[in-house]
Amino acid sequence: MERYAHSTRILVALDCIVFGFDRESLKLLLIKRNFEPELGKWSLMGGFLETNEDLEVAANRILYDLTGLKDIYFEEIKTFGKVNRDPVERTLSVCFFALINIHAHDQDSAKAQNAYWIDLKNRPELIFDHNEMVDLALEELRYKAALHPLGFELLPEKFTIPQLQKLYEAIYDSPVDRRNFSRKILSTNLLIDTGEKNENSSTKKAILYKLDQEKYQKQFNAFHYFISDSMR
Amino acid sequence: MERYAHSTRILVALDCIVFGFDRESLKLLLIKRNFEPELGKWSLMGGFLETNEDLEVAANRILYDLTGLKDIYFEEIKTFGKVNRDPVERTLSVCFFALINIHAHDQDSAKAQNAYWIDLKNRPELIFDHNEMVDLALEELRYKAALHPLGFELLPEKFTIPQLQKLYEAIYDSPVDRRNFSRKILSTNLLIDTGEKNENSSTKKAILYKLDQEKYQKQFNAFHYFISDSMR
DNA sequence: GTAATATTGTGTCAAGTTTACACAATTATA
DNA sequence: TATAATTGTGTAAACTTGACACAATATTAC
Repeated sequence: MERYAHSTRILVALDCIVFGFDRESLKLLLIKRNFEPELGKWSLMGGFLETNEDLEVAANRILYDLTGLKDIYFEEIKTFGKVNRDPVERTLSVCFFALINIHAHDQDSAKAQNAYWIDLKNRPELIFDHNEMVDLALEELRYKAALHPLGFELLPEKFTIPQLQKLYEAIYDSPVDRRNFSRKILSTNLLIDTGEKNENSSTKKAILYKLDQEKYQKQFNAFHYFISDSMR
Repeated sequence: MERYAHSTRILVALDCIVFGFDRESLKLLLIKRNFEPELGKWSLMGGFLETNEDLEVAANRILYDLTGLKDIYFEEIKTFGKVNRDPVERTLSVCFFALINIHAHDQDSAKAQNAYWIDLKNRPELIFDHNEMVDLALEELRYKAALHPLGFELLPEKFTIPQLQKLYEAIYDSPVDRRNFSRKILSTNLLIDTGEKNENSSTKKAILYKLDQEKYQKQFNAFHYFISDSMR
């Protein structure tokens, strides 16, 4: 095909913020770089967009290389495009965050990338503008998790309400009232009682629930308009 | 500086969805293309990212060329990156939407770009994936306007509550209860009574309000968490 | 075996918000 | 001066949220 006469072609990268939750705290999957540039430093997982690859396909490829998982939940958050954000060469970075079940991914894939789970509260300095990316991703996660039931993406298939509560407490870094939380979650009707109980618990065993996948898909985008129902 | 050995450099464009409101309906500022490719067809306003230009600077430049305005409210919504989205040559498009006061922009700038205000309800077919971009922008506008007081960006400096209501009715394409709307808007304390009345009105003249800019800036990101206050 | 401890599930009630309406005031026009 | 259109404010029932109490279950210590 013909080309545009006009303008400069530049390198395009993708960087991903991978969140996990280990029943206690929110974690990031970060790369201890064993390659140049910035060898030895910490960074996000990333990669370059290939010539004949859709942007979305590239995101899936990069997540697969890191975790061995397909169909991961992710969303684009922003494209970072300051001229000097990468000192080697101008590179645009399309940045997205992903939520995975921390126990379900492939350990060997992570090892091959030299990736480690790091507690969000102990995160090291990252290269380039990656710190800014993580800040934005956390903000977006908090924003979306407040409006959509996306916390489930971070939990195993079966989970208890107290576990879900701990997750929300980790996301917002603040305590939650157990009784009101339980009432609110159950009122969404998104949880199905599996009939099983959490055998790991040391005292009273909590009910294990699973997500009602069908309702989850349908209700995902039902959120509170400023213009509430009765006004319309 | 050195370059990365690795990968392919590609063209990066920006496309913007400019919303306006003319007291009745929501409008888009669209380009009747008098240049190739797709001459004669309708498209969004766009442009290429220049070599030594930050992405954000490019967005401001493109908006300025179209409207003659600086400091326009805009937000990035997504980067479109299908391989064949532009048949001329692979081009990534960083897409964003902007909100402007339809009466405050420079007519000559719009004319120079061959841009016209088109009612959202009569929008023509657009080139490439621009239809998809508009759909997404409208979705984002509805999402954000429900949670943040950003409708004001579309109104003149002084406006009445009935005008604001008409705007929300246009955004959500559904009627709103006048009395509940008024109460809800006033309870935000974002409006300052100017003491003036709308002289254009044919019957009872409504109070002209202006935005409390300071509160607006502060409250912009105060939104309803799923985890509501008392839980934290 | 029983008591103590930790954790989970459910309940209650006051305060606040939303919803669905009604009525009075203002202004141009007939 | 009456009529019609529009704007501003009010109210009561229904519903949701916030703050807190108590009972049930399971492990561990004695």
